[in-house]
Amino acid sequence: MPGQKASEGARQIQILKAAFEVASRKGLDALTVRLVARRAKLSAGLVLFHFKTKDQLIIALLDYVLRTTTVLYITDDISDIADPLDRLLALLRKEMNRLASEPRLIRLFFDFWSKGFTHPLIRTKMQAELDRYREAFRPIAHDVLRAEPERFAGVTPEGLSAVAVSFIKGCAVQSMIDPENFDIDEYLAATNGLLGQLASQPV
Amino acid sequence: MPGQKASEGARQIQILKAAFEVASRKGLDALTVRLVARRAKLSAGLVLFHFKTKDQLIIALLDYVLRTTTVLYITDDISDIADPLDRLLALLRKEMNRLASEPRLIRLFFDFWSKGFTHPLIRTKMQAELDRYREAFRPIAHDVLRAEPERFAGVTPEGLSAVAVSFIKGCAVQSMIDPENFDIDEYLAATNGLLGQLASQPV
DNA sequence: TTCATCATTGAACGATTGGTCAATAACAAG
DNA sequence: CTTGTTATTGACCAATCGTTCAATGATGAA
Repeated sequence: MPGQKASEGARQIQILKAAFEVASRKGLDALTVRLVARRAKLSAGLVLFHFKTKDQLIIALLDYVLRTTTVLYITDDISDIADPLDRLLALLRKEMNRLASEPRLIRLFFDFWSKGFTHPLIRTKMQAELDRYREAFRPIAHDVLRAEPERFAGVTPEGLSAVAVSFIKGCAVQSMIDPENFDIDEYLAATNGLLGQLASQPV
Repeated sequence: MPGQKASEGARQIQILKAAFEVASRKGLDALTVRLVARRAKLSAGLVLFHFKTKDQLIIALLDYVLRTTTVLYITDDISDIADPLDRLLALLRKEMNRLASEPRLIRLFFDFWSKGFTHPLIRTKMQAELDRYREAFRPIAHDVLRAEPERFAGVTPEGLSAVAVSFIKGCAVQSMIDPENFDIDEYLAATNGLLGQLASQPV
């Protein structure tokens, strides 16, 4: 005895949101067609009616997360900072704050990352996402290198961007397992030292 | 019709090695009692005879990996480097090389890391392991700060160690998903720039 | 040799999984 | 209203999961 029908596309989004809730709370391996259906208050058959297979549901969830999540949004208060090095530091702080405040999202990202090891399509998508993220750092990295060419001799904008992303990913790993004791200021103080920049630049 | 018996403890190690092969290749979620047993050329019942439950087997595998893997081994050629900053860079390079050359191990670590999100015991053990790793960086970080106190004003050895570990973890994430295109020299060149150290110090 | 111990096996069980499908009701078009 | 399309459901299936257990034989002690 079928229930009410939903308008086009609305049901898919409803299912994807339920899938996100399940996956981000219990982990990707614990994601079950029946669990997603129960969370969305639908039958399991309907989930597989809209997404042919569980694998396609997971791929759709990945696309949904990547589409929904802000990749790198450089606000005015950051782009207004005159000194390039200060700007990069402010951006790092902002990103670290953002990631540390969304541990469940981070967890889901790393779940997909790990799954990409054996799932080629997931790996490709995650890799592309990482490339986009790194690319967003490029302009600021470029400014930093142009401002102080002698210090960063031999360093390319790509290389500096990669290091910045790598640092943020490391912080994300830390914040994922231990969000309470994750001290952003401690990290940034040391980063300031590495960058030879003593003044703290609050956001 | 039982097969041959094994000496005390030997069978456990045999099973743990098989579990490592399975988990590092297919992922922790794909680890199955039957898969481990087949890899070890034993019956599934025997695996559960030695490790009461699958959960205990996973915990034992985590202990085995943490016990087997080198945490941080500072060789003489590194401790002989006079300049503390050069020493830290050389250590970073060595660690990045090591991690990049063992992508399967890294993948298993991140699997456990992700599982720790919902598994308290795993989380505790992983956290302790990370603390040990960071602690191993402390002496060198301390030397760096003492050598150039004015540059790293306000930076504690703990903070600098945390940043170093964070950077390595970020590199590990990168090398895990894309081991072929992972360019260690590019990372180190940029790190050199960040540290204001232009001379490359090969290991 | 005899015997008790116990590591080992293979078959089984109940639960859960992803996936299929016939039946049915909600809805749009006519 | 009638009709055709299709979204929706619940029952079902085969496979696989972790786990249990009776049967059995290898092993060491006496």
